[in-house]
Amino acid sequence: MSRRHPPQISSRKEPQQARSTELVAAILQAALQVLAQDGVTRFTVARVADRAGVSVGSIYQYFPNKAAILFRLQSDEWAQTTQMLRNILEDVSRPPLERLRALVHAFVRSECEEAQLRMALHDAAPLYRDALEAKEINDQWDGIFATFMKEALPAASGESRTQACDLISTTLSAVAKDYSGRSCSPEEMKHNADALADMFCAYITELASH
Amino acid sequence: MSRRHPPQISSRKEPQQARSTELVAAILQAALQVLAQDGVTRFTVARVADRAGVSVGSIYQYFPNKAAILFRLQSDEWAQTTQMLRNILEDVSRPPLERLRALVHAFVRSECEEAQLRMALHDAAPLYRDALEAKEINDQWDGIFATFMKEALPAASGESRTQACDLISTTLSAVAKDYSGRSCSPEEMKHNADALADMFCAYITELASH
DNA sequence: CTAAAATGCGAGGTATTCGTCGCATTGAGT
DNA sequence: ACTCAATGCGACGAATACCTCGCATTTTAG
Repeated sequence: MSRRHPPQISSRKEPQQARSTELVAAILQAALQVLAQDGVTRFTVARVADRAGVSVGSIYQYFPNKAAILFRLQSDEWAQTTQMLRNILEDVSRPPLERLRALVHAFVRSECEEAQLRMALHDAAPLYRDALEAKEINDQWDGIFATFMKEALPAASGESRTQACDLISTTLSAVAKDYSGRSCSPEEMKHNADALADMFCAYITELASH
Repeated sequence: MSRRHPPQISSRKEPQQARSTELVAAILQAALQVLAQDGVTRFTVARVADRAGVSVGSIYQYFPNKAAILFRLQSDEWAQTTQMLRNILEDVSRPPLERLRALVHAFVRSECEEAQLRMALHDAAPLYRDALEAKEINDQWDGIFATFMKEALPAASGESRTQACDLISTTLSAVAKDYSGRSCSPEEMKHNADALADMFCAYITELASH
């Protein structure tokens, strides 16, 4: 049972001067481009260095290995998405189900724009999934969603609410991931998102009516 | 824009004698084991050959490249699952929604048993996804599901039924895939499957009541 | 039995890739 | 201006993987 190895994801050194900060930014941007254009299998540090106009050695000053670059990409990307979704969910001026629908649309749209990149990012998961740092990434998101569900389903028991919360958040991210693998016209995308939101609403309504 | 390359997935030569048939079977079985134990990143032809007790050259007599082995694995696996699900859906003696629930349970269970293997199989997708042969793999499944939905939602318009059909089949496979990535106790697994089925039923019921 | 076809073998060529190391360059502090 | 730390460089060592090729062995057919 020899499994995967590289639990070395944290950055090797923090940039201290201005020029190194820019260098890291350049690396990340180049990495994004390489990933989107060439896919994970073609994603190599040499290519990233080339694209960024820096040397291989410079990359390894701030990233312990290739997986760390990919993890950083995913991590940043995910922080960004989380923030966007939080803004939608916490806007208490709108009724819960409307917010949920808006959230589904936003999430699906964000996965389908730059679909190539999103897919490649998902493909990269096996390279860092086993690292410890990667496991705690979903927790804050679950937290946000849980508070929302408490508001949307005030009457439900804790047990069944937790269940629903988990189901919806899982479904949303899994299905959106799947959508990023297709070539969706914006029109289809909206239809799909609407159907998905319909399903969530039907489920929640049904739960609430007990 | 240099993208991925290997559109060479069909088998190089069909085994004709008995011994070669067994050899191919041994290769596939070994490949399954290597994939489950070592993951995609450790999946190499040399390891497969070793495990199967055959030589590398023999493998390349029947598979044009590594991706072809993985594709074959996925393909066989999928044919098997499809058959199982078809049997459930076509059992007209039970009411549609009950069949749907049974189907969800069966699918989720099958993804969670041998979770390691399932996850590795999903991880392998990037290696053959671009090949043409891989694109037509979902069609028959969509067909089966479409006839089922026609029975479950006889009143709905073709448009919205197609939509629902696509949504449910997508959601099911995407969520089940996600479940295979967790360490699920059989108990949790059942709860999750039940919640998922509840959601589908709520959605379909809601659609039917229009 | 014999010849031809099918099958099996595994060492090695070719190609990549990761990640390091010693040295050059740049910036900061005094 | 001078020194030292921070930063940047890119050739290179080491590892590994894919896949081929010529030859050995087994099976089939006549």
